[in-house]
Amino acid sequence: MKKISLKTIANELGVSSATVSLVLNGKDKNGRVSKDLSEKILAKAADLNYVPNTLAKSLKVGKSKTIGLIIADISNLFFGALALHIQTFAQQKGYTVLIGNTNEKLSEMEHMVNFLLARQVDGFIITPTEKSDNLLKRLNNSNIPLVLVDRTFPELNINSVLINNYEISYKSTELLINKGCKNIGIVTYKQDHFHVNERRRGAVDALKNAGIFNPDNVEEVRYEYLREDISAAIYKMINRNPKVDGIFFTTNSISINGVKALIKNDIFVQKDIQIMCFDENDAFYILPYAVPFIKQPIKEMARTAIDLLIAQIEGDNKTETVILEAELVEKEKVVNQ
Amino acid sequence: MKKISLKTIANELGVSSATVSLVLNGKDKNGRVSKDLSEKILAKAADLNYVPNTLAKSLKVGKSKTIGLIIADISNLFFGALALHIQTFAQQKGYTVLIGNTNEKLSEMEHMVNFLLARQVDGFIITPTEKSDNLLKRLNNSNIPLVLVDRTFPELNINSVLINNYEISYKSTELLINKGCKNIGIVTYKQDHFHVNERRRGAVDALKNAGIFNPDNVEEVRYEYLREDISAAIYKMINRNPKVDGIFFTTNSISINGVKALIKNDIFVQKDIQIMCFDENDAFYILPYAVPFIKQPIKEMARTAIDLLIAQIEGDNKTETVILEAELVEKEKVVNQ
DNA sequence: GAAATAAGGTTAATCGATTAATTACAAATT
DNA sequence: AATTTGTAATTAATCGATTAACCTTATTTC
Repeated sequence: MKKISLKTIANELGVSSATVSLVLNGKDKNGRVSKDLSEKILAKAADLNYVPNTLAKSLKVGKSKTIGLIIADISNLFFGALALHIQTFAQQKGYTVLIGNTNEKLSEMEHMVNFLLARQVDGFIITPTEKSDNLLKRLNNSNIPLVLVDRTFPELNINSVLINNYEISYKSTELLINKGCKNIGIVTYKQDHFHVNERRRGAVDALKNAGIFNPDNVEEVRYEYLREDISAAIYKMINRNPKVDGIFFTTNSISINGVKALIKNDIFVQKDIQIMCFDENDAFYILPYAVPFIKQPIKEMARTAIDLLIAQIEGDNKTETVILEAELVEKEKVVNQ
Repeated sequence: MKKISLKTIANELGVSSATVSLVLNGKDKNGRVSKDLSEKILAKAADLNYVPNTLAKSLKVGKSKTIGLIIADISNLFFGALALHIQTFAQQKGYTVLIGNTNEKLSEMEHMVNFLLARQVDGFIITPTEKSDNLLKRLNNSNIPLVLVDRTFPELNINSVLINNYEISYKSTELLINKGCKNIGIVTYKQDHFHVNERRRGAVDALKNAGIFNPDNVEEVRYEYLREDISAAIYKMINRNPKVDGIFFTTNSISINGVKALIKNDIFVQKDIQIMCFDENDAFYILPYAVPFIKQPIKEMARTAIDLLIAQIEGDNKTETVILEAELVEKEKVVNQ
């Protein structure tokens, strides 16, 4: 069972493969191919179960209609949802998405970039790792369409889709303050990510403006040792004097692990300690108490990123940074058990 | 800034592109290319930042070193983790993974198959949708390497990686029985999936053997109306007479939505009603009570699927069905609040 | 009736990389 | 001296599809 190519069809019908190509691409109007032959070709293609070779086409036309998506870790709920939506929108516009994971490592990001370049992607959507600014600068200088999502390097002037990290974090921290917390902790990454830093800055500013900021209450954890570091951070916070009575978590992975750690330490969440989490999690809906969280407009982020990227691919060359608004969700306590 | 090809390097050095190709592929031993020239070529390639065109290579050699992964929905935790591990193992073996979502729709699965075939994937890993047996049969007959994961069509004789759905479900249901439940419900899909049916069969058999099976306690929900149907199912179960005192959920999405519905209805989970869930969920770790669940060996499933597939791609042609063992996790109550 | 236009095709180059077959020497072997 | 072997490179066909340019023949137009 050998592969069916344009030539196979052409030969069986005794015509040239050029004609077959024209018909199969719908370019047989304006008297290029007779109605009669068109139909014969279409029928034969269907009959033979012809599947075009996209590789050959891409090679010839110099566009692959493929987008490289580079994210940290596809099994993370945030990135998984982002990837799903990006794929859906891309598909609607006729593009395929190749997904690469970096695991937050620069070397893996570098590898994925080269790998995807070799596969002739027409553009990139990237959630860049720490210290990837040089790599991004190189990419950007080579003029390949590029959009950053979730994170950015402001000094680099690359298209970016972000949320209002500072503002939403400020506002969310205010909520904790308004609930009466006097000694609020922040758990954030040690890593240097613009978006995480903005969240931290927002929280810190809210505390400062309320006159209750205490630098000792900021705990930094490492991505590679998330569980251990968060456990330690929580332990410190609850054994400090005075004990922390509110915590702002700056990312989804920190949030969920933070909550786990609190519970492990027999802390009565939302009673002993008020918390504020980043990103939605199924878990928050089944806890016996309300967990307020910051909900990112993932679908909109995906749509905007795809729109920006495809505009670039199709020739637009202005640089844009789109800031979408995250939402503070304070759902009521679901049950009383 | 035009693209750098083999020819660019060849021209700049005044040699043929064949020589450059040999060197860049490490085929310059056995006196094919002089050490001197080899080094010059390597240096020039690095200097020009040469990135090979994988499309051209694939076209020529007839292999794309690409695997098509077709799953239901990448934002689902189970599939997300599966995809991540499949990608990792594939990459280790030099393969790229193209991911497609079906949203459990046959038409979308059909589309993804053709789409990936057009992109010349060397093989498929698929979690097939309902009623996709004909499509799979066609694929299998066309001799393209193919491995099913999570689900299968036993009558089709296609390589499959599964878990011991029947046994683990039987055993898990026994646990509910041993806990003293006398009136156990099952919430499962209306859809006709072999793996889900096996789970259901396992649970039913356990109940029958204990002499407490009641067909009225089996509720079927639709994938497209999961929330609504589960709400309704739970409502029925808790208002039935006698009220259900234990529930077996057959998939992860059913489990998490089932728990949500229970809590919404003010049911004291693990007190009023014992439950048994499929698949791990962060949520289970932060609930104030122990939720036993069935943990699938996702990483092993991924590894096995990749191994089977690559064996096929490389010429092996025996058909195998690998059954991995799922684990019943009964973690102790984490906290007492 | 000559020139222009339209209809319905085909030819052949091309995208970038691979590789079997070939060439051209130089050195070694008989 | 003739032949074989080894080293170092090139030539040219090929993968499958696209498309500008070209070629026929038939039909209009002036």
